[in-house]
Amino acid sequence: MNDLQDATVEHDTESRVVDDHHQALKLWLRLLSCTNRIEGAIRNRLRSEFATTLPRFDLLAQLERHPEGLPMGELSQRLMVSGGNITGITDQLEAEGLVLRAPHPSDRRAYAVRLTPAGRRQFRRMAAAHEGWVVELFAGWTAKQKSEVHTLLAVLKSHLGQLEAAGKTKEKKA
Amino acid sequence: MNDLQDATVEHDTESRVVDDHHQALKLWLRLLSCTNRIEGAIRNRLRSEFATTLPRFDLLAQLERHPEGLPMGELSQRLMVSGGNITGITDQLEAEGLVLRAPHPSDRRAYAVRLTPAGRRQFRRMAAAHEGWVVELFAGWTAKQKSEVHTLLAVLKSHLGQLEAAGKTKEKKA
DNA sequence: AAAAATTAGTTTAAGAGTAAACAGTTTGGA
DNA sequence: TCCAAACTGTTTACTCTTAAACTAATTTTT
Repeated sequence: MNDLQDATVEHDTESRVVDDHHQALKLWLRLLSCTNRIEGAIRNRLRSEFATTLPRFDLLAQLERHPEGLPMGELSQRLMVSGGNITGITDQLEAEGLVLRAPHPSDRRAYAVRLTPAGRRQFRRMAAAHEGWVVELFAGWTAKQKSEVHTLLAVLKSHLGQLEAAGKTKEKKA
Repeated sequence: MNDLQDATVEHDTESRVVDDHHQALKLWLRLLSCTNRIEGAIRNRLRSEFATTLPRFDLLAQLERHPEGLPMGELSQRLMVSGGNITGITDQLEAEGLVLRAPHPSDRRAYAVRLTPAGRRQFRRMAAAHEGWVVELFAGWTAKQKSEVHTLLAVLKSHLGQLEAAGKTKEKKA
């Protein structure tokens, strides 16, 4: 199906570097493909079973962990999307009655966005289903394999963090 | 930063199932986070160094492997995006002179979309840089670790394929 | 205390994606 | 043969996302 991944490996004896490059590239393509398929499956099920979207679900998930409410900017950082986007998602959830913009206790510019009781009930129903889907989607791996990949991803994440930090200092110098 | 991942594990002695659910969920969140960061880094570099986008790059990559040209529908399937989207991306690449819509040899409805010589040169420059970025981004893993994850992802991918196939037969029955 | 700079959230304009309707071409059966 | 069905690619209307301009409130400087 995806011939970028099915290409036969050329054993180019003179250059291990080339093989290493192909290794990283093939790994990346396979990782991307798996992640996209899983994400797509979750989006489809959220839409067909709960008539909602992944960003709306993610926003509710953040609020469920913070009953005191979160300001818009905090949600923007946590979901790693723009502020304008949070405004739109919050508008929708507020219209559905799942969320409300309470006044921030000490800053009149900001809100404390909170779950309504209906929002909390609805989120708990969705979260239970969501967890089941994820378990099902990863059922191809044993517990040990899951644990191994989880550990390896922590290593990768920290490496990516280092690269990002290095990139930022370079930007500042430039 | 992401408190969904930093939550302390509760050792609920009465239910291994719950732990297993949390394991899959945490794995998924970490996988998604890593993949998104890598994809973001690649998009940023394609934009800043080559003034292009990931879908345009992907389309060129498909064409480079098929010098005889590919019809629009084939590109749509390979990139897993809608036909209308392929029309737009192809329009842009054609306007940049990297691609052309040649007539299909046996079907007057279809095109054989091909790289122009300039398109091939430009793609090769970008592909070399792209491979370097991927190598750098995955440099946090040893060759052995990369190989292990690559293998595990093949297992996961085949599991996802099975689920998808099962879902489709269920749909047809319904 | 007043002015300047910063911050929180919203609005707006643009890009990129989808699904569904559409027009032209091909194909297969009456 | 010829007509209906299916298929290829495009257009359209809509959604989601971002960056940048904007408004209002807060903090810092002087």
